[in-house]
Amino acid sequence: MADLLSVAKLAGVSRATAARAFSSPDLVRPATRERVLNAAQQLAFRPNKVAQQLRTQATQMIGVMVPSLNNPVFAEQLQAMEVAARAEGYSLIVTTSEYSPSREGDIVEEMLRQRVEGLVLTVAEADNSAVLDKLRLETTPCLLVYNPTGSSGFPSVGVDNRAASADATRHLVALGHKRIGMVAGPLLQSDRAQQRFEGYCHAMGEAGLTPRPLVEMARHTQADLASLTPQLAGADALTGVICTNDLLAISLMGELQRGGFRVPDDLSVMGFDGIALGKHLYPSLCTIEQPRAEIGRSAVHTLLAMIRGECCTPAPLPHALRKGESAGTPASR
Amino acid sequence: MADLLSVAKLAGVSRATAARAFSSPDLVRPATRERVLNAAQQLAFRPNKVAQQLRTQATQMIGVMVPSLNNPVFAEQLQAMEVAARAEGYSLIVTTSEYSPSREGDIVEEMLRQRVEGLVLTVAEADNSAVLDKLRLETTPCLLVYNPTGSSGFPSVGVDNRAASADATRHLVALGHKRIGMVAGPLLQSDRAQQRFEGYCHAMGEAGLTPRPLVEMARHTQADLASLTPQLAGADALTGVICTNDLLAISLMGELQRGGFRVPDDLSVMGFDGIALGKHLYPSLCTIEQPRAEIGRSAVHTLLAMIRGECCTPAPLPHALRKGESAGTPASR
DNA sequence: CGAACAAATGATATCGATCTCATTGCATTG
DNA sequence: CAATGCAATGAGATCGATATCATTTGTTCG
Repeated sequence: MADLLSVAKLAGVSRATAARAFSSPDLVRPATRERVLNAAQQLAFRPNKVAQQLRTQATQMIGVMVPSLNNPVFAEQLQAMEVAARAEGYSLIVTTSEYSPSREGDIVEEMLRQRVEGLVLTVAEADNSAVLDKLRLETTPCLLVYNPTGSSGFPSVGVDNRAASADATRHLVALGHKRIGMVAGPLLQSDRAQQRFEGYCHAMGEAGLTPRPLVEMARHTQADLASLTPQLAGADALTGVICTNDLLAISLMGELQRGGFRVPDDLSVMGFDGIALGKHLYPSLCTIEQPRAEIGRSAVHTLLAMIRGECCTPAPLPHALRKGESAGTPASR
Repeated sequence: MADLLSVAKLAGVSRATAARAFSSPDLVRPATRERVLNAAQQLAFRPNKVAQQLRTQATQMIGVMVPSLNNPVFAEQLQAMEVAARAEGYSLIVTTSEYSPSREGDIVEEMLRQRVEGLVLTVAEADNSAVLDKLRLETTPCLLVYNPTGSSGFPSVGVDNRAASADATRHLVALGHKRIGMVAGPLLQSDRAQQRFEGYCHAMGEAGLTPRPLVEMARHTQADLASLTPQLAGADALTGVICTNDLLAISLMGELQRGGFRVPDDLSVMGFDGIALGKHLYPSLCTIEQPRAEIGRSAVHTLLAMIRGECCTPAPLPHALRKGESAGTPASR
């Protein structure tokens, strides 16, 4: 591929001038600029970003790590990030950790070698994360997403999990439910799960109800009915459950219905995340909507501000209750 | 950040030796290597990939462009690509085109400047694409995904859309359906949509049935019932429909049920793609499963082969019919 | 013990751009 | 017309690594 030097030669100028014709066109006389551009055209010249990056010490690249792209909540966030980053002239290097701490470490190391200008991460446990410990010693700006701003010391973009979860609980309470449970994936100890559980407990207490222990599912995105069945029979059978993410809720609804339960008549189901698809299901998913696109955009803009050296602590973004057919009034019993 | 030269100085060796301590450790005496590694440790040295890339003319980066990450079929493919690429030491630059030709052009240009070693693209129309026309003149290897291997001249990874669509149709036929329609998003003219429609027509003919005209929805991932309603009443009302993607099918099922239709009793619905979620719905989605993860992996490995200069034309990957509760026997009428 | 050869290391050019500083060109002005 | 100043251009260093080739060191063997 033709380089700037050959363009300069063909145009009969020095390579400094050729460079200027591209990066600061107003510094070269229009006639010369024209010659350079023509030469570039003829040689099919295309600026080499790698060289630019090395020389200017600015890669215009952001490193992104999410747990998995199989969960639409991350994919939808990423979609928004990509658009926002491109609009600012930045590219995204995208990686997935699958919640594995060792993968998290490798990935971040690799991105630092690549000299990304900043990192946007969603880690398993922000308060107890080897990779964050390491990043604390680095100068590369780092921003968390979905991880609560806790003791980690890193700024974080996301909703107030506790408040959101409390709102979900209150919604079921308002519908008349008294026996409400919470269903979570593996990683019960994760910061998000903890906070959401706390919000649930808080709202239950507020209503004079007794919170139940978390029901743990084996997988993040797929509910198995058997784990829940014991809670669905007897005098204090649940009438409503809140799942810690939408995929869990959706698959739980499927399992329930396939098992002969009606949603919401036998059991009201709520999700958490607000993935787009939930709206179109039948019954439509009642859930807490995290502003996924806004989270993605905000992550990019906050990180760029950090890169520019502005010190900023993003405020939690607003969540919203999305009412849906999957949560109704409990059967009178 | 410390560079190799300072490490070399601290270790008391030339920078060539310092470099060798990392890239070809067996070329330096163990004792020297140790000194270099110690020095690197002390200075918190981290190799600069940008410099490596410039010098070796190998970025180990793959450029990926998909229409949107809001559709799980692309997100799931990407997830697999990321894992496969990382395993081979490659990173992914991820972009979304939103099916916009001008964005497609900008994105690809940007990636070429970044000197990605290869491109994996899913374009709107492979047979009539400005960006592909441009890429034909370039030497950067380029691989299509989901776009059929057509006259575009680029190798492509994906399933045989025509055959898959025919299989879907045959499934409904086998269940006893005679009045079967097909529902698509906008971009009726897109290569995929065309092929899927052809497969449908073929299978209909094969069964002695008359294909209906494609029903076009305004959006790619959200069905509106109104567009279909006219086909659902009267003597020749449809008893089954095939949607050109799963999101369309899922939202159509929701709309149908919300509109008082039962699925599959009043109308059998099939999807196309096989996104993971479909299995867990109720009724579970009957669909054509594209091996999304396998497509992603295969795309990476095929592209790497192309980068190595091996000429290869990937064979279509096998699709599978995933039976589901959304397709049943038609009500006798 | 010195020759011959392999192993280890060093010196220097290079990848492709940009930056700094020096120089040239040209117009303005006293 | 020479002096001044700014606009335009050029020369060369630089970013941080690797590749090539030369040189030194060490080992083996006649």
